[in-house]
Amino acid sequence: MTFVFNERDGCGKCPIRHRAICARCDDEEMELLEKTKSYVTFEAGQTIVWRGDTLKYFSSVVLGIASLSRTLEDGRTQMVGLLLPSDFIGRPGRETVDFDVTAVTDVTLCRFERKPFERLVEDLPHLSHRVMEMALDELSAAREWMVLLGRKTAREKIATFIEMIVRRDTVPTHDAPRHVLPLTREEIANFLGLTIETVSRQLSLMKKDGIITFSDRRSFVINDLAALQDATGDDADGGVII
Amino acid sequence: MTFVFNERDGCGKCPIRHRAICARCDDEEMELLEKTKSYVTFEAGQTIVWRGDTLKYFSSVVLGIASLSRTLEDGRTQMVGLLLPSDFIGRPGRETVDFDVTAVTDVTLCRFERKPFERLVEDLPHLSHRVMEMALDELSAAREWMVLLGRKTAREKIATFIEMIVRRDTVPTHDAPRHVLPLTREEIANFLGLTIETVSRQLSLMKKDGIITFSDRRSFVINDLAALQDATGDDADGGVII
DNA sequence: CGGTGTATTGATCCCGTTCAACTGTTGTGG
DNA sequence: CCACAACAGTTGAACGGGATCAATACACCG
Repeated sequence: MTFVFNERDGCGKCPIRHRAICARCDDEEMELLEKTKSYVTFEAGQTIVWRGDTLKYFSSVVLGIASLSRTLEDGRTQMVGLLLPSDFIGRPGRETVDFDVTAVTDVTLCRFERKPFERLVEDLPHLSHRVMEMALDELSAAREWMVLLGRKTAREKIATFIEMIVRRDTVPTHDAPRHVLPLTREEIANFLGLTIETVSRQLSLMKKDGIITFSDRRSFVINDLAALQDATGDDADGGVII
Repeated sequence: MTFVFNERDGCGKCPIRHRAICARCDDEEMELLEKTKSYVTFEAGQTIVWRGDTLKYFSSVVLGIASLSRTLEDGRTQMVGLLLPSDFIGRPGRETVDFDVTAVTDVTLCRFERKPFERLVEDLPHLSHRVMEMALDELSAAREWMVLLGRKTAREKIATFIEMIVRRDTVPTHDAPRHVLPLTREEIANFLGLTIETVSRQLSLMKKDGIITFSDRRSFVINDLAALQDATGDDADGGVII
């Protein structure tokens, strides 16, 4: 059922082939990419790059989830983005990394050396257009999240987060639509600009209100999607985040 | 002293010629842009485009300041970006606008019809690379702002805001470094995720602490830049926002 | 002058934080 | 198999920063 990924397979069998930076590339262009790519994996919790490091590689997330975050001197941490399969790490034309990149789950990256990749971006319009398109989408997503961070209540933040998880849970499992929280309470708190206690309390409230049901602490079922969407604070058409 | 802008002048005399999307373009490319550009102005307070509208034009801000914002159903508003001269409006490859764009001051835009511009982006790599570069910078700026919105205190928010105004006030006026707040208290509040009362109080506190001095309600002088930077909550090297 | 809109200041309230105790789960070693 | 340590998560009680409500000050303009 789950997608089996094998590093030996060519790009043709890659699970993110049609969503990642290479989505628009033709066979000829794929050959160039395939020649220079390599895979690397990180265990959950490992830091992939630190803010301030000079960027050695551009990468796409193939499997797993990574996060972008910034920590203030006194330890307060804000997550500024979740990197899901097909998402891209690196800014062509910029030397350094400006946020910490961390593996949230075990992560597999498809990686390119900086210099050769920047040359490819120059040469392959299909590639650079896709990179730009993805950057613009991320920009919109970041701005949507700014609204959440600046103006939403704790309940609205939690509802928006759950709704986001549900919406992009691309794998519609067998019968009951069961979903998994990919983050710990602490990570959720850092994503939403809250404390773990508030996250825990609000999740308990949504449970008590009958909107969601938890089987264990990580996986849940939606009982009342309308009520959930109502609780996000967005208008009907909704903010489309990522 | 101030830059005199005349719509009749060619792009050669344009005040944003070397910072805007056209920064990298050569003479030949400029000719193509010049042929299709037109200028348009908006008065302070006017809405330039509404969220959801289909985008008819791509534009660069030439003079003045515009804002990007989102308003929730119940009226809560979050500003998600300030558009200063040379900043770009529009997402090549996307049909609709996803945030309200409003003129904060009187604004002059250099404007291109959507279809012809998208064709130019396809054809001129210098143009598309600059657009991508600017999008990536804005993405970083948006993420920096997410840290502010999610984790900073009211005082830190105000200090960061003032510091940003000071840092990018490119016009180092005559003798005393006098700066102008381009936004009303309400706009500052919507930018920082605060209420106008809190903004007012924190500005008064910074005044009482001797960090800044107001001549009138819009213009001020920095007395203690170190203390200001200290109050931002960022580490020494600082977050570079826009 | 008053009128209108913006900004400041004060008093009170409340949501989310903080501090703290407890629960539940998992893994390790005797 | 149990003891217990280590850690993630939940729940409670009290606090406090920023919001809310309200009154006042200030600037601009007729």
